[in-house]
Amino acid sequence: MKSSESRYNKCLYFSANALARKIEKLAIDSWKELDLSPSHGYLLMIVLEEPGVQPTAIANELQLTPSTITRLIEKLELAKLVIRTTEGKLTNIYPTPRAKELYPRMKNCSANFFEKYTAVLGEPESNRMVNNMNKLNDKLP
Amino acid sequence: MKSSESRYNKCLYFSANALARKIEKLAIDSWKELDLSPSHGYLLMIVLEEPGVQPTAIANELQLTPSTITRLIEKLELAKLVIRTTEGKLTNIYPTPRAKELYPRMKNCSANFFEKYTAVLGEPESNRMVNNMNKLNDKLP
DNA sequence: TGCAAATATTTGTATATACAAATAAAATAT
DNA sequence: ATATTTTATTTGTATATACAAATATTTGCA
Repeated sequence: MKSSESRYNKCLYFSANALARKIEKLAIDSWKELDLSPSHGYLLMIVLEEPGVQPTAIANELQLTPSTITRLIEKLELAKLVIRTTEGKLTNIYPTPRAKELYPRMKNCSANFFEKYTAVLGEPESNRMVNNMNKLNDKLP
Repeated sequence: MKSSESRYNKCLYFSANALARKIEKLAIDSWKELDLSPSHGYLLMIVLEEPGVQPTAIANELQLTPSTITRLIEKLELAKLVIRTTEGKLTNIYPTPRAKELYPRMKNCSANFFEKYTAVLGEPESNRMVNNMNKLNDKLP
């Protein structure tokens, strides 16, 4: 059954969740070749573009909580893709050489993901959609 | 930082996830008075409206996997809100009297949730949004 | 200067969901 | 009539994320 035919098509709750899950799958697919989840991938791109960036800044950028960022970084550290230095209450995250080597391929994954969903929706509709979602995100508490 | 200002505002991935989480929170809030998660709540409403409905049908309607439905039903059974009868490979789910008593309040929760987000977005924008999401959901693989 | 409040990060724990495999039954084809 | 395939459900396990509390540090004020 298409979701627009569902009895609950009026309910944003399931629409939003189902959409997020589908998009998640597309993204996972795009990042698979680097053995990174999309969250790990985008986090690592931030670190590459802004070496020394702090967890709280990353959390704001990715719209995830600081504790989630800690968990993501732990895994990237294990994979020798970032290192963490702590002085005082602040932590800085730096990319390793290994991560720097991967950067071009990461940009590729990111681009592939974009292409995957714009192929389905067309570029104008895709952009409109993302803009609407961001607007909604900003308005919701 | 508002999400529309994020460096990754072009990326549907985080927008979709962040939005789903915010909407989830609104929904949790709306259902809290009945001690039900939104998923449990909506599942139970389906069972009330269609006694004897089978897990696979529920899964389609809620856009969740059958295994998730099993887990949700287990909990509702524990709370004495549904009973499960199995004959052959089929399972039927029925509401208990206790669930029937709660039905009016459940409809209230559902309505409250709708009001919460339309209050933020306005009704026309809300409807447009849900329609877009459903369209997108149908188009994505 | 010393204490209170604010800030940054991490840790313990809980939740919702999915995937893959297991089980069981029904439908179909030979 | 039997063997194969398909369908329905459940179970074992893994994942991403959040919340609340713990820890540590810094800032601002009296």
